[in-house]
Amino acid sequence: MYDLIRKSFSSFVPSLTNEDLDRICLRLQVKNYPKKSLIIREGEICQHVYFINKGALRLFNLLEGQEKNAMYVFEKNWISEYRSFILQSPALQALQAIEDCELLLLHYEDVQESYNANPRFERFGRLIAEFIFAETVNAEVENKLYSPEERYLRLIAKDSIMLKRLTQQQIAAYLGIQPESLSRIRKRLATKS
Amino acid sequence: MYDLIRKSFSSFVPSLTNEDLDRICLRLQVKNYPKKSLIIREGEICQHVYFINKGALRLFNLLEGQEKNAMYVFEKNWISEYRSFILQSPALQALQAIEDCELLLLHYEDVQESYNANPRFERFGRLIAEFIFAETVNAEVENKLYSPEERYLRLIAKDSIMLKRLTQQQIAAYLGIQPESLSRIRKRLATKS
DNA sequence: TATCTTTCTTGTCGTGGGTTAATGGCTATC
DNA sequence: GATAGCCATTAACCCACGACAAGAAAGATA
Repeated sequence: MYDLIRKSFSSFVPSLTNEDLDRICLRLQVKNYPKKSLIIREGEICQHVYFINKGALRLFNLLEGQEKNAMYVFEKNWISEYRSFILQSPALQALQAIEDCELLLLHYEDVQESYNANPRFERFGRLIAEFIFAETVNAEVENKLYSPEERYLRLIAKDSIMLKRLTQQQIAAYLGIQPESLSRIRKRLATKS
Repeated sequence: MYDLIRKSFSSFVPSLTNEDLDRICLRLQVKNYPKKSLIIREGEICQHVYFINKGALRLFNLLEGQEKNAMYVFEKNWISEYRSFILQSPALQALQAIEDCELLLLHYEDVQESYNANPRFERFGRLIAEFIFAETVNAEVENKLYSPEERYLRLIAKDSIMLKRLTQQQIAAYLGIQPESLSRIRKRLATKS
């Protein structure tokens, strides 16, 4: 149950002891979410960070009924509406299970207490904030530098997990375009080669 | 000289003592950069974080001679190609002075040593990573949800400093469009009202 | 004031993505 | 097997932005 999350902690901060890990695991809450359930709604204040033991989730915006700005995260990773979590301000994005999920929840208060109690967790907090910042910048640069067609090609070139487990609609949302446009791009590429 | 940066440190971590601040100020290097000088080039590994005592800078990508993905930062703030800094990997973005600047430099090694030596600095590191992450997400959501015209209107509505100190070209780069397109948007808006 | 340079605007054209609507395929459920 | 619902594709039309070029305006320098 706590195997994957312990490995994740240790990979960020090798100096964490077994006792440190035991202590944090005591705080964890296990929850199962069926496919399609909304875990965080826009406007709510996000109270947890989630470790994904099993399943897949997406983080997205809703604007006038349209889903935009989608990001997908799979098992063995952390996910949250982290901006809302750290600022304790209303969420700009919603979090939804796109497969049946088993998640480990860590509450805001417990996280803050861990930071205060143990500098090694403070370091974990810094490293994970740095890590997701770097990931966010990668995605931002990717989106700004390349056209949707180029982004699709680059996605094909490297990230097979997303292609396998997501529908075309979800891939289109990830690329920031409509499903119809993705269809056109796919057709364009098919006839080119 | 160190007045602004001490305030900045303290606003992030009030528990920092005067001695803490003295110690970190000893590590600072002061540097002046004339307008247009390149402080970090794409591909370099970024070795410093910069506090802006005076002036303004931009962080941007170059793609086939075109400047894209521009971000501007003014005095009293921190700036760096932070992704390169934390990963110690080649910079994806370049950093350039757009006005004459006086910067305070903090070297990577000194930052890491401060983290190790003092949990209060580790906390500063976490908070600033969280802060710039939140800012990055704000910008990302803004860019994905709104059209260039809407983004320009929103920029007018709130951020007068950018409108006053930046040229149209720079504003266009910030909005992610060509200067000609910004001109057309401005004309469209002028005739509408 | 005159000259040079940079910035901003305007025009024309082509293109890729948004929008809407229609179609066929696939799956689930009864 | 019939129905309904969701998904992917295709077609037609529109439009904002990019590319290129030329002209107007504003600043800088002497």
